[in-house]
Amino acid sequence: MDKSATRDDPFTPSVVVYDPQTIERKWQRIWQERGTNHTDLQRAQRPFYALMMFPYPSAEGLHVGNLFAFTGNDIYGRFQRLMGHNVFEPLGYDAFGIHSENYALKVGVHPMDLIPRNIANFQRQLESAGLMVDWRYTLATTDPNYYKWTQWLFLQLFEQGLAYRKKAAVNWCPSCKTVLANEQVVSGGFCERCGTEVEQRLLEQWFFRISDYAPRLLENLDHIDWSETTKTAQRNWIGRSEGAELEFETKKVTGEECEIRVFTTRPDTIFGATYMVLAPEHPLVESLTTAKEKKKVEAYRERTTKQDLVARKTSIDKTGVFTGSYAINPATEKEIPIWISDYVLMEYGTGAIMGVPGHDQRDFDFARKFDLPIVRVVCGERDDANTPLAEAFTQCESGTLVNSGIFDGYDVEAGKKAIVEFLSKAGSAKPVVHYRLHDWCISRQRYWGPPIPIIYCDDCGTVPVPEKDLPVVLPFIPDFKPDDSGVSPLARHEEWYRVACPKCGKTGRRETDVSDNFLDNSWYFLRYPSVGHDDVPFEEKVTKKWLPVTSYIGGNEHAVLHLLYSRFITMALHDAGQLAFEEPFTRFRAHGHIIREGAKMSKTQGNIVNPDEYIEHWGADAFRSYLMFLGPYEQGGDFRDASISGTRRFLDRLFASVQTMSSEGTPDHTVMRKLHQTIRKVSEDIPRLSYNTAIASMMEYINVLRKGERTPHRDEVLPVITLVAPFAPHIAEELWEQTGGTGSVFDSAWPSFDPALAKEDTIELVVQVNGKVRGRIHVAPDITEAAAVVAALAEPAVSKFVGGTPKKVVFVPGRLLNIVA
RNA sequence: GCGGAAGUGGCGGAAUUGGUAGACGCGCUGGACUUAGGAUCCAGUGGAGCAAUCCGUGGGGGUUCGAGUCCCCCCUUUCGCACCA
Repeated sequence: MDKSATRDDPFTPSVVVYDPQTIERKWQRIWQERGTNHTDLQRAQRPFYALMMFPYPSAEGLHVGNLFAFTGNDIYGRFQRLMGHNVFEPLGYDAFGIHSENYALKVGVHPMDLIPRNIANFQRQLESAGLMVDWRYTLATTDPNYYKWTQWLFLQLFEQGLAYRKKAAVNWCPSCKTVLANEQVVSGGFCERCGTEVEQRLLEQWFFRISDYAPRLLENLDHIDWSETTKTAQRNWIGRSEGAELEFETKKVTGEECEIRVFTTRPDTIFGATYMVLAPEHPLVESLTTAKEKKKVEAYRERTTKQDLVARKTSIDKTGVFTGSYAINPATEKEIPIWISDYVLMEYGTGAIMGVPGHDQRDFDFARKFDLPIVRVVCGERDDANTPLAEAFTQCESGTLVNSGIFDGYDVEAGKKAIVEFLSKAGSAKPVVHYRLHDWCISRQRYWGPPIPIIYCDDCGTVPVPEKDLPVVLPFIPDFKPDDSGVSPLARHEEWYRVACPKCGKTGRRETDVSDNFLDNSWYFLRYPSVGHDDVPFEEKVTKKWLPVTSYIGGNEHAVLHLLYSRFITMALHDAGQLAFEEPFTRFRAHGHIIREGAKMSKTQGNIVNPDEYIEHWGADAFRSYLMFLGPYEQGGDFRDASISGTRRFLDRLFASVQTMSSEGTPDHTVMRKLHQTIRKVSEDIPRLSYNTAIASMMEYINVLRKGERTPHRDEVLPVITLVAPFAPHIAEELWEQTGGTGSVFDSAWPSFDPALAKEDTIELVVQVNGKVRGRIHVAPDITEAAAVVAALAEPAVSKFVGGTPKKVVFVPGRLLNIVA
């Protein structure tokens, strides 16, 4: 063996040394020239759509987290290609949104100039990472050719009656004169930019009726192959809860009767309802407030309006005021006071609750604060009807109803049923299923997004922009900053804002809000295969062939919003007859996140990993492999500079093995056995995304291959080139070429696994005495229990712990023998 | 508060169904080659002990021939969501 085959040795130029920089540039060029990463979408026999979540092209450039995500998908895609699939691995850019707008404002560059620059930089970085992306099918959500169809999508939903307008609260910064997203409201209610206290404002906004789809979105989860954590997150988000709607009679100040409807999951506790609470925005509040209480109620409502959304939802102290009116508890027929409080939310349930302080902690706190009666109506095993309550008793399983008239003695579950049935006879109750999921607000009072394609006409009302007039192009406005006028930036652009009504031709006004970023990315996967078909959003034939997405990989931070919205949009398009399927992603896997040296990566901490530097220093292959090696892909891991050398050394050793291998003689039996065990391991690990263990097993093999400075045989080495290819594609191509392979290694076949070759001649059987390991014996894999006991007792280390005849013997064939003495 | 994920050597992490705890890598120790070594190669490396052996997977109980893995209680970290009636 030539020991001078090291990469630092300048004196032996005849020896080929692993030089990733040269090899990687070479193969990236060849891939481009030969179209290696191109997928023939029309002629593909075994389509495999390997989708990854597309990035937001930030000005800072590609984040190592992006690369971690993409590499994991790339390995999966490359593996599937080697398994004979026609893999389509597209990548594009989610380039609209608040971040670009804010960044553009900060540095004074217009987003229309900024975004193309960022995209170019991203593309360069992504290409240097060696991803198998077919760049002919890239897209950017900011391209009018793309958002034309985002607007089309809006019109589809509008026509189906799934889009509507209603008033909804937004965070408003009175100083910046602009709407803030929740994440821009910091430290309990202040504008992140100027520090002014944030207010709440009601605005007319567009919503999608996703809540109509809640049952279906929930049920389908049982039939799709997704990460369990993601499905759980969606189930919780949809938040199905069974309960009842109850009606409480009351009188308005005018003397007119009215009912307050409440939703409750605990109708069994109605005998304990000692007061009612309405959300401050509840429409009945005005007519229920008596003259005496009017001032207080109005002050409270005003205070609530002023509060921003975040502060309102995070304050713990209970506040509220009495309206002066009373309702009748339909069970006890007693009068109970009606209050208003911000702990009751207008958007959940009916915007009103019955206060059952004995059995709901929030109600309990409220009743304590305002001195309202607390009655026990459920008791546990250890107490009775008169046991005082120090806190709300919320346990259901062991509860029995008390102080509940004819329902005393019922258990909680039976009580729920019986009471709803009883009250429904009088028409004041009905069982209902409620979902926490609420409709999707898609209006954004911003500039950097696709305009919502609606025109308001004084005569014709709300008129959708006709499809032929799409896209409604976002105009270039040099100064898109919010100003004192307080209206959306687009409203200040007269010649854009004023437009002829498509119906009557009179001058109307365009909708000046743009749509939510989540709408852009709720359908991009439908677009990729159809890039180039500019007359349709997604072309029928190619869509039929390539969708739904075979495999989708992305971060769990999108577990609910993006993934749920995409499912909803797909369902809505299915219902409109546009798509044959109703679930967009057949398989979804959530990847983890990487931290650095135990800490979260952030600009303020200055511990961001810039992929460029690492790729330059270690090579993309070593960097990719390290990212996949540092922890389980679905859990993330800890990035440590010191550890990259390990994966680089592995590639060095692989490279060196190819340079020194010999084709004389025959391959070693035990090495070949290890090879086939490695093939099996890697083939099993990649589909499970267990990349770290796949790499570990290849390292193990290389160690065996080179143990004791032996010269490896050609047949022992060649299959490893293919095994490593998904992880380190450049070096694999280079070695494939060096060893006489034709074309791309990715058009070859995955090494076949031979179980006969992988089988061990003898196994190590662990011998335990009373569950403690006392020895190991080398035996035939099919040894019988009796023979194993004899062999085991022949070992002094074992027999010294066994006195007489064993009491019991536990034999696990092929693994272990446990003698109970 | 609710929900998810996770606690294993000096460090990152293995252990597919209850069956050899610590694979693989980093680091460290010793050696080889070398003018040199932060290169490369070889060997070793959970702790205690001369050894036999004992102790070890956040803590405490339990089930079992056998528990990192299953059950109960508790602690910690971390990520979502925040009064969801």
